[in-house]
Amino acid sequence: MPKPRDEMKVGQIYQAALKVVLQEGFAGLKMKDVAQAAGLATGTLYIYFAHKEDLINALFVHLKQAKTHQVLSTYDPGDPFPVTFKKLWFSFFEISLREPERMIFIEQFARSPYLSAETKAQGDQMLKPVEDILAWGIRQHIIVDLPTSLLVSQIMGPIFEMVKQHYDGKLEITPQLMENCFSMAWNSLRR
Amino acid sequence: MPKPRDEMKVGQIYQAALKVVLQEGFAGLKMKDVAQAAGLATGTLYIYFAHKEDLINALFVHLKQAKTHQVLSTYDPGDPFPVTFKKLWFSFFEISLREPERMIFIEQFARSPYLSAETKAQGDQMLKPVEDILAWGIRQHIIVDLPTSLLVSQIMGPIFEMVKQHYDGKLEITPQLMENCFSMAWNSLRR
Amino acid sequence: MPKPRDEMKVGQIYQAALKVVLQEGFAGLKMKDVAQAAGLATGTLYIYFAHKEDLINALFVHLKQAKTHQVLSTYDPGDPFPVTFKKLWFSFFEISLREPERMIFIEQFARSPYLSAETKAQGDQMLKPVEDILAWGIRQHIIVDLPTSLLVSQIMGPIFEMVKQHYDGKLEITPQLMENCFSMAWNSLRR
Amino acid sequence: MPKPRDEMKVGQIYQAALKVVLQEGFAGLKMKDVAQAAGLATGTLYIYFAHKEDLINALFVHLKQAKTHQVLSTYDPGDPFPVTFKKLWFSFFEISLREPERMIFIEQFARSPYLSAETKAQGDQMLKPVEDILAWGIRQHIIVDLPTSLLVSQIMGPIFEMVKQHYDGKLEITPQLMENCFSMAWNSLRR
DNA sequence: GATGAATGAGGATTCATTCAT
DNA sequence: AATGAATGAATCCTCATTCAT
Repeated sequence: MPKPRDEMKVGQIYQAALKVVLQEGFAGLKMKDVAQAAGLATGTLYIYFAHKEDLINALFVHLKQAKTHQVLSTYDPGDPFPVTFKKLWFSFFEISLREPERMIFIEQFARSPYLSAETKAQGDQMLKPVEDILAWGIRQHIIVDLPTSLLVSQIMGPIFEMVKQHYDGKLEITPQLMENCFSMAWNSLRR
Repeated sequence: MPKPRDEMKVGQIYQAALKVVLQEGFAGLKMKDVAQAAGLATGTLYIYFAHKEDLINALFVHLKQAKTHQVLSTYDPGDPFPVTFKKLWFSFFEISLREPERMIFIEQFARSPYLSAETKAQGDQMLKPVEDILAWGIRQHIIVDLPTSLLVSQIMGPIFEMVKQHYDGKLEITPQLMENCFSMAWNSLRR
Repeated sequence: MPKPRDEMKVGQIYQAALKVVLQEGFAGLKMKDVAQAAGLATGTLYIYFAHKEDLINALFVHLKQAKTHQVLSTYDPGDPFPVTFKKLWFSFFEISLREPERMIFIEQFARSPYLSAETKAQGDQMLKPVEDILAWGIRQHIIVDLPTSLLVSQIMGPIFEMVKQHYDGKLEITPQLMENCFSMAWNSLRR
Repeated sequence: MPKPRDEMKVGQIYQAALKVVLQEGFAGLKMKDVAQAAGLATGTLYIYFAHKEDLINALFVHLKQAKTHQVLSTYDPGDPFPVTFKKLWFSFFEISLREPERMIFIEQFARSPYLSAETKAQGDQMLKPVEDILAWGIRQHIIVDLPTSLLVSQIMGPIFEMVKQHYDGKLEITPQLMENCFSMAWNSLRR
């Protein structure tokens, strides 16, 4: 039953589901709670999603898509590579920092048994534009010539960790610190 | 429930639990399965652990401890800082790569609702020696002067991501690649 | 869990629960059996009652209330005290005798660990009208001037014991015997 | 396995079991707790008693016997009936009042599914002397000529109820009150 | 489409009893 | 005899899913 009419209601459900996950944790996600948070009856969820798994997968795709979209919105093809890189790096960091729960959800989810093969593929798909941009930097001999997926790990890994530390209240992130981190990222990739 | 003697049995249970988690996923961890995998009756688990939560937390601590121990076993206080850093970096990478499941379990777990505050504290505690070593590098003006917890993120983040990619079959990791990655790590940190 | 409408179903459950208690004994009350006896699924019970304890407490209140109601239904404020007393005494005896299981359940329950403080209070509350009537008799100098709660004990105690003996098949209760017992009760109380 | 050697240990077990019942309630009687309270291992209980049921039944008989013994110890065949009656009545009341838990245990137990037929018979047996004494009173035309078992109900019923009320803190029992109660009892029985 | 009461399989936990030491 | 770790059947309760209204 993929996407009947009411797109609005689907949005409500996504919002409710995310809220519940953030409150109750991931394992504690109950359909009833989601319905309640969305102001709907339990049965109604099953009109929009065939299963709990379905709902979660859809939510995952939705969130990842939204995030990717936000991050890439700063991308201007006219910019030279280093500018593009810096813009995207900050954009990704800031967005992750602003909604750490969303980031954490996405990460947790990517390793959960709920994640279907199809969803996984869709998720990976979204990195494509980023990898293309990195490939462009490689072609210009600006950054190291290594598999782009590896470079993605290099870039995202530290950001994930920092955001989590920040979320846990163990690290205060100042503009100065962000600049320092960017330097580190850049130093690790530049040729 | 003060843990009785039989450390052997506790070991069996840990092993069984990890096996089950890896097979069935994290949410699908059933006490019965753990017992079965350990060749014990369900009730027996409750002799050694008060709760499922207890068992999982203990497993977490156990695995993290074991890993930390392994990693630090390569540490020789006589080595100069750069040698120490390289040894530990490789050690951590290799060990994570050799048992990616353990690493993934630890990471997943660190964000699960099962994780108790106490366990979390214990887990954080274990990073102390690593942070001390980094502080030493900072004092010698070899690496950048930033909070050590941040440096830990910088180092571990990419490794986590790479190991996961490797585990997912998306990245083949060769000795050459490892050297490249190490260079990136070093370039990002060195002064 | 605010009890939903369907009073009918609640009634079914009460009936089923009492039936099970009488068949299986008190300690042997299993939710599954109750559900089965009520023609419902186990889970359904939990729609109407939060816990087993809840169900039992509610059943207790329900039975005690029903019984009190029945007994007091013979009460006519126009009657002089001795008539009232005799009517109520016989009413209580006969009703207890007619449904000894209910009486036994109530008594057993009143001493069980399941009984919550609140339920206990509710149960005690129901004796109020009876105590009021006894107080009336005291004011008229017809019966002895002792605490009404004590008088209640004097009246109910023997009835409880007799009904239990009857239930155990150790005592046949004839109309003649009842009259004799009433005389004894009256003789013990009258001034 | 009725009564092997160590009579002392059996006593310990009885004491422990009663203690646990009084603390944890009747349904909450766990063999492990009894063993612990007795300073023994779980398995040891099974040397002295075949089953939990066995243990409880034996405890019941033990308590009832002890109580009966205590009550009857005031009995002097040389006394005239009214004196005997009064002595026994007070003796029973006082003893019940002094150890209400024991009394409650006995009462609860008498209606529990644990009670075996044999135990029940034994319990009833113990009332024999009391019934004999009442029969004596009947023969002398001092008290009403009704079945002795009925008279027992008349006598014990109010006492049970009063002790329970006292135990629940709802009734303070003074010597004066006891006298009043005795008068009531006597008035109800005497011819 | 929307509802939410009903379902019942599934899982955590308990505890009487056993048995190797 | 004494021990107490081990057993596993038994039971409470949850929650994804269905379906009559």
